[in-house]
Amino acid sequence: MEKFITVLQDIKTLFNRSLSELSIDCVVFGFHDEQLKVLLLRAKGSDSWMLPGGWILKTEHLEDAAYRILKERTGLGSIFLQQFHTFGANNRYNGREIMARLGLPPEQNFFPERAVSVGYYALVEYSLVEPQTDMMTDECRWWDVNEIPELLFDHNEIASRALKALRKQFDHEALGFNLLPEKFTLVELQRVYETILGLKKGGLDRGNFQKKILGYGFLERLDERKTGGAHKSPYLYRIDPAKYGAYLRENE
Amino acid sequence: MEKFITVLQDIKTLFNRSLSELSIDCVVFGFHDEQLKVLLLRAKGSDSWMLPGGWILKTEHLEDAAYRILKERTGLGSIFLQQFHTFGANNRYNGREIMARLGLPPEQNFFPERAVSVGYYALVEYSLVEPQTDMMTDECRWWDVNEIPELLFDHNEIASRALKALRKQFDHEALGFNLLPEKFTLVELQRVYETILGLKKGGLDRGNFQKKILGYGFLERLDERKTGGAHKSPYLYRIDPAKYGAYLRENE
DNA sequence: TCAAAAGTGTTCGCGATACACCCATGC
DNA sequence: GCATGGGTGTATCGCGAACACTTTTGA
Repeated sequence: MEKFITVLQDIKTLFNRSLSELSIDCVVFGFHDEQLKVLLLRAKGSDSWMLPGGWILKTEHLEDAAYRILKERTGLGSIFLQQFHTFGANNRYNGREIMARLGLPPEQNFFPERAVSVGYYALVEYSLVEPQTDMMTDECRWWDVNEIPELLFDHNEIASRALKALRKQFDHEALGFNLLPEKFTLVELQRVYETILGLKKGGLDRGNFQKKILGYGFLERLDERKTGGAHKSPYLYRIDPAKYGAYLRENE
Repeated sequence: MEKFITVLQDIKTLFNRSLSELSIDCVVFGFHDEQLKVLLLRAKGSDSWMLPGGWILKTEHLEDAAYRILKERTGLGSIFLQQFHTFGANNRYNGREIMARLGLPPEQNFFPERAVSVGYYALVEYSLVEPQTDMMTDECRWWDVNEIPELLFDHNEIASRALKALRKQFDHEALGFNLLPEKFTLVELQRVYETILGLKKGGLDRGNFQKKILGYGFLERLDERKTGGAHKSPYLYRIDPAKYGAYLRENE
C-alpha cells in the first residue's frame, strides 16, 4: 500500500508538469511470425489492457511528446511515427474510472473531467523493441492485431482507426520496410504487404510485387543472400537513403 | 472603451465554459469566379488576419464544436467537414500576444500559456455563406487561396496543410460537388477539379473527365439545362443521395 | 534428383489519355 | 452563319494482373 502511495505521488508530479486536458495515445505496430502485432499495456492491479500513451509536458512540442512516450515504452529512439486522428468524444475518458482501474480511491481523483487524445501510430522493427511498463501498468507485450482484447476507454476505436489509416497510407506510399530489419528479402516485404492489406500468403503475385517495389528505385540489392532456409537463397535488400529521400520528395 | 470591457467579459465567460488548452481552427474553402477561396477574419482593432476558430465547451464533443464554430461564421448547418491535423508546437500560440492583438492589456492575460489546436477543413457552397464576425474580430470575408496574407500564429501553416490535405483527398475521393450548388454542370465541376489540383482551365480533358465522373454512378442528369450563357446549353446534374451513399460505403 | 522457393520474361485486358467529330446556342 | 462551348465516340498507350519458364537450393 505504501508503494501505491509513492506511485500516486509520482503520477501526480508528472501530471502537474503536463497539459491536463490533452493526452497522446500510440498504436505501435510490429511484424512477427507473418502477423501484424500491436503493443499493449495492462493497467496496474487489473486485467484491463490499454494502448501506450502519456501526457504532454507543458513546454513540450506535441510530436516530441509522442517520440518520448514511444522511447519510454519501446527503448527505440528512431521510429516511423504518424499522427492520424484526434479523439474528442466528450465521454471518451473518465478520471474517476482511471483511478478505479489503478486501484486508487476514485474520490481522490485529480485527473480532469475530460481529456482529448491525439492518436499516433508507429511502425517499428519488432525484434529491437524491449517492451517496458510505466507507472500505471504492470505488463507490456505484443498482441496479434486480430486478437486485440477489449481495451479501456475508446482505445479499441483508436486502434481500429489506426489500422485503417495504416492501410490507407500503405496504398499510396511505400512504408513496409519500416516494420523490417535493415536487411530484408523481397518476399519478407511481400508478406508485410499481404498481412497489412488483409490478404492471405501469396495473395500478391510475386513477380508483379517485385517489379512494383523495385520500380520505386530506392531499394539496393546487396551481394549477400539470405541463407539457412531451404531452397534457393534470396537476395537481401536495403533502403538506399539518398534515393529514398528523393522518392519522398517527389511524392509529397 | 466601455464596449471593450464588455467584450472582454464576454470572452472570459465563454472561455471559462471551455477547455482551456485546446482550440479548433477551421479552413473554410469556397469556390467562386473559378478560384478557390478561404474564409478569413480580421482581429479586432488590427489589420491582422486569422482563420476562423474557437474553443470547445467543457461538455461538448470535439466535432460538435467544429460544426458549431462553422455555423457561427457561415450560417450553414450542413457542411462537409474533415479533421486533418492537430497542431501542437509549444510556441505556436501565445496568450499575451492575443491580448495585445485584441487591443487589450497583455498583463491582464487570462488565456493559458499554451494551446494545442485541432485543424478542420470545410467545403461549402460559396453563395450560401454569410460571413459573420465573432467577439474577437471586426471583419470576415473570403480571400483567394493564392493571395492569403500573413496570418496570426501558425495559421499560414494550418492553411497550407489544409490545402495539401484537400488535394490529397481529392485524388482518392469524389468531393468536388461539396463546393457547388445543388445543381451544377459537369464543366463547372471540372473547373473545381482543375483549380484544386492546380491546373489551368482546360487542363483536364473534357470527355475523359465526364466519363470518369459519370462512371462513379452517383450523378443524376436532370432534364433541365443551364440557360443564359452563350453557346450550347449544358445539362444540369445533381447527386443522387442513395447512390452516393452506396458509393461511399464501397470506398471506405 | 526432385520439390519448392526465388528470379525473370511474356502476354493480355482494362483504364486513362489524346483527339476527332457532331450538336446547340447567341451574337 | 459562324464562333464557341458542350456532348459523344474512337484510337492508342501504359500499367498491372495472370502466368509461364528458368534457376537455385537443401534434403
